[in-house]
Amino acid sequence: MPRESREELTKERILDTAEVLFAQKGYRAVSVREITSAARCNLAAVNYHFGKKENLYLEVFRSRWVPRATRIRESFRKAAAGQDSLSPPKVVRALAQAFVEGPLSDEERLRHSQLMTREMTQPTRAFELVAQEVIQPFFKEFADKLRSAQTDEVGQEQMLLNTFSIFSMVLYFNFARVAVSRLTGREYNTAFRARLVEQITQFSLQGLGVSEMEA
Amino acid sequence: MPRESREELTKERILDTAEVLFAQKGYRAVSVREITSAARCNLAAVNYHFGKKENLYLEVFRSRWVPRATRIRESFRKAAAGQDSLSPPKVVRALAQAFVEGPLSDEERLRHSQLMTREMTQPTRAFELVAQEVIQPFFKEFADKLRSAQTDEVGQEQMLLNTFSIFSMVLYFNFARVAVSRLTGREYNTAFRARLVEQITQFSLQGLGVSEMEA
DNA sequence: TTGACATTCAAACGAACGTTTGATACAAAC
DNA sequence: GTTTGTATCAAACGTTCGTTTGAATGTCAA
Repeated sequence: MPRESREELTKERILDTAEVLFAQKGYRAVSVREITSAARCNLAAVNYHFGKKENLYLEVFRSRWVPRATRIRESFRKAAAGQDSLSPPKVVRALAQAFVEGPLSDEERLRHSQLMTREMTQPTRAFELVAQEVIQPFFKEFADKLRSAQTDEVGQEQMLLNTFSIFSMVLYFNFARVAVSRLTGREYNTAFRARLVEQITQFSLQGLGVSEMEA
Repeated sequence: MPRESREELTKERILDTAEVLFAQKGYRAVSVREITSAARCNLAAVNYHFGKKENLYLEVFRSRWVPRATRIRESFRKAAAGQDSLSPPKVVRALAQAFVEGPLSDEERLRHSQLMTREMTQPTRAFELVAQEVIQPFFKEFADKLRSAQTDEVGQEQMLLNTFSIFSMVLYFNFARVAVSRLTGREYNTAFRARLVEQITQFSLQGLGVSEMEA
């Protein structure tokens, strides 16, 4: 086996398994031994490829989380741009769809929002990365699209708070999946996800003070 | 010093400091040594009073988190019952106020929602307690009050999803305080909390399809 | 005063942790 | 064929972890 591909295989395997485990259990609850044995490699591989455990955690965000967020963002951008005339219902629905039904698999979606929620409740060095490279620009893009689609004038702070309100639903319906499923008694399948998109869209549009007719 | 009060003092001190640390850093990231030295008692005290670390974590929820949730709930109940005629704006505003401006101090509020968010992203044995004794009955009470106040008929599932939407905002504006402050550029002080109550109330009322005039 | 009980304490236990080391295997360069 | 650099490996490093132990201390009833 050639040199680079061997290295890459192990390194990539570590990143993949580390992301899954970090998302499921959190940074401290996952040991380097657990990662390396799940990735079928030697214990020392983590320190060889990443220096130390903390760097691996950061690299998970850099090489896995951020690209996934970018995929979501592009999915949103395409869904919103596909329409020739931008209207608030289309922008909001595009957002909800990108997050809840978007390009990610179910496991990816859960992983993604779990990692994000962890960083929001107890920010580590990865939060800077997440905030600067993803949240802030995404918020700006969404708010801009929404503003340009709205007819009435809305202040900047009001706009930001509305964006937070919408994102809070999107995030919540993902990371609190267990609680939502338990309390609604519904499985988290395709039909329910479509229902959630509908809920987020309708609730948000009315929350924004927009008629939902044009959706 | 009398027997019971001495015991109580140490035990209570452990519970207080443990709650703060668990909320800040999470279960695994807090060591028994860290707790006992912050509580100014011997290392063995945790195992003497609670048997093991996990039991202490559960006891924090039983003796601290649940009572605090009860205080919030009573604050909501009084604010909602104080009105002789129940209207959706009053019910929703009572909820937002109970959570964001309610009986808790700022630190308590943060602790409370951090512990809750942790249990929702990665449920432990404490989640059963939280779900059964707090979330479920609170959701039911809120939904009932809202239903009785609303004129038009709303399905049960729709009602539950609306409740989730409102709670997602309430929870998010608490636990994601860091992110919200960072992105809005506003401090989390009294004025901003009042602004958040307003945001949650107005957004939710329109989301529910209710005129906000009667607030 | 004695005995029983509850609480605190310093010290130690074994296990698990993140990290380091030095040997080994292997492919490319000379 | 030898050298060089990369990747893997088993083994061990020192530290920290949760938990246990047994003695010391204090409190109340008999």
